[in-house]
Amino acid sequence: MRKNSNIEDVAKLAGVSISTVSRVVNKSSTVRASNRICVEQAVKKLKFKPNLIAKALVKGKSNTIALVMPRYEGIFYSYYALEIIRGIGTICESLKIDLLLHITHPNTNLNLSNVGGIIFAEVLSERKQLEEAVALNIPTVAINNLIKDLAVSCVTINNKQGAREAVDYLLDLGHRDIAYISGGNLTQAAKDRTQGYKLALAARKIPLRGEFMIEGDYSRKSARDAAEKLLSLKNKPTAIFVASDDMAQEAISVILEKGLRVPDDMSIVGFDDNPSSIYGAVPLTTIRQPLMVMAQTAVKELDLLMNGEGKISRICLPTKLIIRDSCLPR
Amino acid sequence: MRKNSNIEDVAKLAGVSISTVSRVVNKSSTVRASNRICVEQAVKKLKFKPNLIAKALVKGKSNTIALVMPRYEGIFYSYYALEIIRGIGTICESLKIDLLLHITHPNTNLNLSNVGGIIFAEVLSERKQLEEAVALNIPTVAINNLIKDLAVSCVTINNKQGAREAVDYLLDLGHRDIAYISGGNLTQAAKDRTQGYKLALAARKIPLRGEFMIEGDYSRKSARDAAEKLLSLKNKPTAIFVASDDMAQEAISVILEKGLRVPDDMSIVGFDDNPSSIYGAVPLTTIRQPLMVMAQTAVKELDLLMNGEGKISRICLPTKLIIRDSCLPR
DNA sequence: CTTATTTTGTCTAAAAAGGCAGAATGTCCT
DNA sequence: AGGACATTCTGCCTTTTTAGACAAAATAAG
Repeated sequence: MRKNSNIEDVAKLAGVSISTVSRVVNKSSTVRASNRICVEQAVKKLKFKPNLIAKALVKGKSNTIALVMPRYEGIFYSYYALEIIRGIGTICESLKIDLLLHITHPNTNLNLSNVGGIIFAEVLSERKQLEEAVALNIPTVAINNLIKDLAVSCVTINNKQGAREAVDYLLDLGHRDIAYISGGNLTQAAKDRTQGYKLALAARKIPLRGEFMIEGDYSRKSARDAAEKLLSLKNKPTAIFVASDDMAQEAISVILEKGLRVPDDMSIVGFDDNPSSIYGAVPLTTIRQPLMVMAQTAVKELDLLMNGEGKISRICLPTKLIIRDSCLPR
Repeated sequence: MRKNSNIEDVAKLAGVSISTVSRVVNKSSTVRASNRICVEQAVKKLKFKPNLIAKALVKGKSNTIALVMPRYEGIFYSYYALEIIRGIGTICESLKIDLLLHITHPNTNLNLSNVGGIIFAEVLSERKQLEEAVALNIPTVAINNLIKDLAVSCVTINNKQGAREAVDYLLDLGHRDIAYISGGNLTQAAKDRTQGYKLALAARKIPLRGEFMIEGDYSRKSARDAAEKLLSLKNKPTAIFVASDDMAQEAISVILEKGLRVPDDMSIVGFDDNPSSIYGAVPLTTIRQPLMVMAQTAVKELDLLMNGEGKISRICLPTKLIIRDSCLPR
């Protein structure tokens, strides 16, 4: 078991003190050129890499952030959650931040003592972990949840407004019987979208119909069941707003299987702008949310907090209605 | 900024030495009952949690493992990759192992110096990271790649055999014109499945047809394109083996959209046993791979290696043909 | 009271960073 | 050129937190 070389080995080989090596490696203050070259050569020769554990111990903080995600299937497998993981993962790699992944039940205790910051990808109704992080004074960012009562930075989109835009679009096309397949009520985002749907109808004084509002959970299965339920109604809707593109695609499949046409017989609007929505059987009209930007913003805000340079911020990024081929005027 | 209490604070409050506190916390040797109680109370009162960074430094190894995944979209969003992440994440949580996630380009340098072990979820053809891990003597487990030339434990399924079973099933049903939608050639698993397809046909002396073998990349889009290509052939196949359930579901959608029936006009076999395959338009016949068991096994093997108790092992878990409704005899 | 056993505390090690003092070099003036 | 002073470098030592070897103290047994 070959031991990694440490800073002392480098110092000996270069004929300087440990401090000087540290200074060269961390570019912290000026070192005479000749010494710097010596040290750099020694570093290269010994393949020296600073021990991040020791570094973290001395500095009193680590360069590690934790990403906390709920483990529920529907949510975890949504394009949204995955793109957030992938986005944050990619950005952390380029910023040389270590990313600890906690896929967890929301009221489990996390061991947060060796983490420099935390991103909550979804804060569910049990906020125990979030509150604990704040109590421990760990810089924290929440994605897609506006947390007003805690010292937590938030990166959100306006889900309510986005949903409303989707439904308004259908209304403007003349639809009045607009159904809704929701993302459940575990996440704030899902709840906000439901709110947006209700508000849009209310603004035009269209009464809500219970049989038009079906609860999904972001899984394809739930969307299939929901779509079948809607299609079996005596008074079918003429349009459906679906809380995610994945679910919208599944709904379209169901409709096509029943021999109906999209958008001729049924208009559909999704939410996400999942890249595969461009290519499916019917290119999907949807609400785009800038997931990569959200991930990037979250990591950047957290980085600022961790370096003591930032303060709690609430950032709301814009959504956009993307019109493709899944809607037709009524 | 309240500082976390450290072991010294506990020692003072309990009126004992640091060592005694350490002994109580780590249950390492006998401590007089009265003292143990004192210490336990002090721990509770001060909410003492051992600083894992210091612990890792002293012990010379951390309780952290890294999960390395390629960032390519098709692979990353496959049910397979996700279930592996979720499985490993869940198991690490219950074993109190910290999970570092590296979503990375396969020839990027990883900083592995503060990691106790590594799991490679997919080893692509560039094996740089894998070789580096081995060179640094870091315990390593590869999932779904049989690495014979390096000291790496492997947890695999027999992809070749599984694929062969799928195609044999179609052959036994009387099909002779069997097409294949692959998962590309970035992963060993995908390549092995292609091998299995070829072997099954070769065993029955059925010549391979180039136009029947279409390369996908685990994305739904690629499956849609592939299915459309197959359906536009003059001599259509009577059955398709698809390298993942996600892609198989998309292929079924395409077939139904064209007004053909599954399984009446086209038999389909998938690979994965993705839970949503039970519920789609046509419950899917598929090859089940035990993803949760794979994840668990990988973590357990790694844990053994990290504790010096295990040795390099090659574990192959069984697949199983699950017959549902997407195939009919020819 | 001696020997054996249990329990406890002291001290060092682990790796790197940074304050501080001192060494080396440079600048300026006479 | 030589001395006074400033500036730039450098090394020593301490700090961070915990684990564990070892020796010392306390207790138990005979």
